[in-house]
Amino acid sequence: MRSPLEKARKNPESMKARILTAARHIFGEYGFHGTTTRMIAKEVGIDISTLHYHWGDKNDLYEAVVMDVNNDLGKELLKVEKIVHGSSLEERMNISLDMMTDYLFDHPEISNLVLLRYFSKTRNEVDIDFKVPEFSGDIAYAMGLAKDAKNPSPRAMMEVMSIMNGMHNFISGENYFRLMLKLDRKCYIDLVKETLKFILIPAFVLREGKTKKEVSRPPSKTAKEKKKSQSKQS
Amino acid sequence: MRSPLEKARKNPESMKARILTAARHIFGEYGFHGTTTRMIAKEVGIDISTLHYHWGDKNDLYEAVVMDVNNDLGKELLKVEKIVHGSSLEERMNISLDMMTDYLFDHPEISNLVLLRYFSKTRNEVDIDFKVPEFSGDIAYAMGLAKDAKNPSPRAMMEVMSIMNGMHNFISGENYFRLMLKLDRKCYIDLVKETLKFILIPAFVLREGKTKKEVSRPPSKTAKEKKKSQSKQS
DNA sequence: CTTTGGTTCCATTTTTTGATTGAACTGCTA
DNA sequence: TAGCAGTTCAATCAAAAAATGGAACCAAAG
Repeated sequence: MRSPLEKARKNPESMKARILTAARHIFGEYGFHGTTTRMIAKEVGIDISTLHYHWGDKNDLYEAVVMDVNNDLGKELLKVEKIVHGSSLEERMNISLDMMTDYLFDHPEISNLVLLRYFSKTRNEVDIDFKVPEFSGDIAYAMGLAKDAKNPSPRAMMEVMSIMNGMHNFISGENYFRLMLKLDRKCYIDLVKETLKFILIPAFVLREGKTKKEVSRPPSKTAKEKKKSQSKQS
Repeated sequence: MRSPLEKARKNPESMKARILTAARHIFGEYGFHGTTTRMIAKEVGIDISTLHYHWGDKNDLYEAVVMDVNNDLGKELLKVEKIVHGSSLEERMNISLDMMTDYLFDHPEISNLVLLRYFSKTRNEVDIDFKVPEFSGDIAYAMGLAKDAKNPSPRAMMEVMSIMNGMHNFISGENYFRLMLKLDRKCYIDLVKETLKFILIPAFVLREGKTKKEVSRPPSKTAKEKKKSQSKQS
């Protein structure tokens, strides 16, 4: 509890926290350059100078927003991992995709801001990226794609990013895609979940099955035999 | 050959075309609000007023850029479809992913601009979207996911968008992801292709196999038999 | 009651940005 | 050669946007 960010989040009613929340939404919707400090101040119902008093200049506020959003995302990922830990890969993916999709649809600014950071540049060289923690390594570890969360292979990282981006895309692009498909929100959310599961799960489950099969007979077998062949491989 | 856009593209050396090209790159990198007309003019090496003389105001130029990029994307998709037409689904996906990935890596502004349009709003209500053709329906048809390119099911559309976005993500995010993974460009491109194929192909091929199996024997078969059962389904 | 620190707003400054104007230059044609 | 259409640029304007300074307000401490 030291940074101004944590301080602001401690009391969500505080002016500092209210500004941060409004900034999250507006930066998420319009991006850094598409957002003016006036828009944020107006959303909160305060004067611009109050905003500057609390958060310094626009860059500082943006930086705080990115960190804040990343914190929340990290917390949620940890929560999900606790729940699915121990289940089979297919089960883990099913539950994780459900939970994360629900969470992100409740907080679409998170997806918006994550993607904007990947895909769009800022004119100022605000290189805050090195301060923002990356979770892909941890997810790769949790999925069994990496022996060590700190040293995941590029391939494992890419696979994890495919999953995360798959979610972010449909959540961040809701306005665009949902209008195109003419669906109401609930239908859209369900369809996103189904599509993500349809696309993502087979690849991973199939590969897991293959590495297992390599050292055993093709047909189904007893649990004991499975365990043996599993320990044999790798 | 009537619109100012087509006119400009006819002669790529013309000032109008040079401005359009520069605008593609800069709008793609920084987004609409992150780009200033001065940045574009400077890139071309001309005065701002020359830019306005040729393209009107910033909105008009942006609109032209979006249309231009979309034209190019449509042309390339058509080219790829011509080549892979008739092959098996797995073969089609393999080749299409290879070709489209190569093409987009050569023209990353396309991916940039497509994604920015999905994920980021513009302050002005420049509703150009209704003018911009959507290819997802045609791809769905070409993949056999829809009986009619004009009336694809939402589910088919979502599946196609998963594929397209999967590509766009890694191309548009190259700077970010490649720096993170510390790979040179060639390695990164290869890894993108492998990852996309690994993630995307199994889901579709598996489903196709399932619907096929319903009307034929499970084990592998000769190419002749395969062809027969292929024509039987659908 | 007075002081003090923290907070907010109003008014203003400075910088950036989009857009226009008019002069100058070009090559072509009558 | 004079005239003209098409282009380009320097200079400038007007609006938007970031940021600041100082007055006013308020609640708690002395």
